[in-house]
Amino acid sequence: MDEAADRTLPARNGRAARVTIHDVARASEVSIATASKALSGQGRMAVATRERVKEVAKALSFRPNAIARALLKQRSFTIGLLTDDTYGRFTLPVMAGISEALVDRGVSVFLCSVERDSAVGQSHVDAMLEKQVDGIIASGKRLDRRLSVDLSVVDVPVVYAYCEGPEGSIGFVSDDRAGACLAVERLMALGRRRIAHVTGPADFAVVPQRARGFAEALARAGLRPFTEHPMVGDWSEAWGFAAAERLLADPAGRPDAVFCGNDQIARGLIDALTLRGVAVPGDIAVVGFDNWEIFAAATRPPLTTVDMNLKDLGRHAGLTLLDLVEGRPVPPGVRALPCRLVVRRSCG
Amino acid sequence: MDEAADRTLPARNGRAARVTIHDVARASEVSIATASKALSGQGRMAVATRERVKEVAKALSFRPNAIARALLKQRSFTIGLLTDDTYGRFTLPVMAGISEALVDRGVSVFLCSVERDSAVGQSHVDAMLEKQVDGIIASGKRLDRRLSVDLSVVDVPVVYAYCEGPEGSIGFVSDDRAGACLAVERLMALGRRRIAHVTGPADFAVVPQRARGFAEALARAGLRPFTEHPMVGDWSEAWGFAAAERLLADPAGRPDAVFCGNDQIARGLIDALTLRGVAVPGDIAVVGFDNWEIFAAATRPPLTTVDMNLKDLGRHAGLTLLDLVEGRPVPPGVRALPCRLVVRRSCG
DNA sequence: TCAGTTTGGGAAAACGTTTTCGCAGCCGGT
DNA sequence: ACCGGCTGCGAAAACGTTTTCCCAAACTGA
Repeated sequence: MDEAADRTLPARNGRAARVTIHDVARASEVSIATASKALSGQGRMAVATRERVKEVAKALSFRPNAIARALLKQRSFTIGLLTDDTYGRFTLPVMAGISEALVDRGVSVFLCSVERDSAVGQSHVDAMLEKQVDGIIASGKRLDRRLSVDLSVVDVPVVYAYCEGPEGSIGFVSDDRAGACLAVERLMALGRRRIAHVTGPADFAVVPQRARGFAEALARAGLRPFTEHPMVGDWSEAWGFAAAERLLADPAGRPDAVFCGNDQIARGLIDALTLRGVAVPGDIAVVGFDNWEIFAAATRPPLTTVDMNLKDLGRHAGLTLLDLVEGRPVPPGVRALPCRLVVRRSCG
Repeated sequence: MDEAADRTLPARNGRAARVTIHDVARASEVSIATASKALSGQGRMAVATRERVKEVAKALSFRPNAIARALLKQRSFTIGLLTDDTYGRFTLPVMAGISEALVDRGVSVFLCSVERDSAVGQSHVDAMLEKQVDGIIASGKRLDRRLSVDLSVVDVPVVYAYCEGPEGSIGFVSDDRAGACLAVERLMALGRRRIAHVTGPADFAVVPQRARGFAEALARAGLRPFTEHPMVGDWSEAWGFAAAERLLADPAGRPDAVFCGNDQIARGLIDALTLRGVAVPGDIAVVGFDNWEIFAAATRPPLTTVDMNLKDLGRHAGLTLLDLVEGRPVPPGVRALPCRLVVRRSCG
């Protein structure tokens, strides 16, 4: 054991040489085969031997080299995460979920942002493949847009999380239609009947989805939307503000609730209502969508809103990729995962 | 060549077997040694041979196995990025900078969020070390806080980016004092003389730093702050709003400019001023800090603010880590990198 | 023709693991 | 005494590279 202990000869330009399983074997006076089996719990051997090896390994603070193992097993326990969401609003929770699901399986995650330039994106993908990632997760900021790189030809499994994938791929998205139902049902349960929908640009896939959930929930209750069509604008506070003024100016009367397409719109809308002396939720209840804390928790009153469970979505994507990597069959198609209503005070 | 071309026998549970340098060598009718040298540009050989090997490699779409190379060279071309900034406000730009600086050097980045629980953080670090990262960058959401994991004992180089490190370590932070000077100098250049400072909690290191820059810039111009001490509150819009009302209520008169400790405060302050009929920037000019686009671009008028150049900070951290990894000497200490004033309309 | 030099290319070791196979030694049963 | 089976452990191959020699063959000059 002392023989190995003083083997801290400098190497690797100044840093201590790594301690390998050879060192452990030598110090335990067994072969490397036995050392390996002792540490991995495989193989037959005297329990005394196994314990001795384990103790020596700990004493030397042996850390197995995952690179060597990866080379042998053809499996790197590493995946790549691609995203075009520089801002991180959507990708970060997804990433957290992936990471959480995979870390205790020993899988690490390479993160790359691909932006719009597909050349640098492709070089990122190449780097990942050279590093022998076991699989790739593609993620984005819009679930109706593809990434700028083509992943259909890579020879490792790919899953798409909050991002459009090619035909026949495996994807996870949030079920925005059902999420919208949740919101509207809540409003109706609180006795609201004249419910308006103020939302974002119609070319975002989520806009018709949320609108459909809104319409369906109302229809099931035998109600009609307050305005015949959802009021579409952009995703800004300014639009929410303007929409509120339009609603208040309507001679046909006021809604008693508004379901907003996202939290920024809700924020602007609430600001406008408050400014006009309309009580929220007293006169008009408001529900948002996204649960973007920085907005939802800062509005007065705090905003009831739909959370897309992005972390959960990430967990599912991670576990599914693992299934694929380990050869378990996964049917193709995109799964819509449920949203969750976060109740705060803006809905009464 | 056909001999190798039909060697696409299935392996790796269903997926095509990887093409290795052996395949390239066989198809080019050279040894693997020659193939390696041909592809890497090393060694002497007939130019015809080199070209032939290269063409065959391209035809087979050969991708060198970075794992094998890493094992041999004792260098994985991989680094770990640790962060406790789940929200990503600070880490994401830093990450983008790191990535940008390192990708064309062939270095990939493992991202891990460590949160507060140091046990899972430690397991992340262990996973990284087992995967033989060449170095680690620690990053956070507050430059006066340490990460929950101890990196002083790991045997790879570590640099700290927007995060406190142990004594004698290498770190990068933004020069908030100088950034504050920039802001105040701008206001003075525009003729403002009665400048107030509304900022966040004093236990954030950035608060005294920004306050010092504020005070110094004024002193250099022979001016005195509008209030004797900076007005401290929390980092919220609500505090900005309240501060505005306090300033307007002051019988001693109004300031003609306010330098805010962050963009949220600025946002609330502008809202309050506008509500009171005070023109921004006509009556009172406002400058923020952070350049958090979602706030800075959404205020009316758009907010002039100090950008911390976090992406640049990330680039520096990445390149410095690379220096360390490759054995180039780097003096210890923390470097304060300059901020940049982003001029929009709120300062006139 | 011969010695010396250059040129083109290959054999083999090395990196740190895991795993298969086999070999001693021992025990129990006949 | 001999055979079969079990136990404990080790030798060696394998993963895909890079790099260090080394060796032929070709060429050079006299």
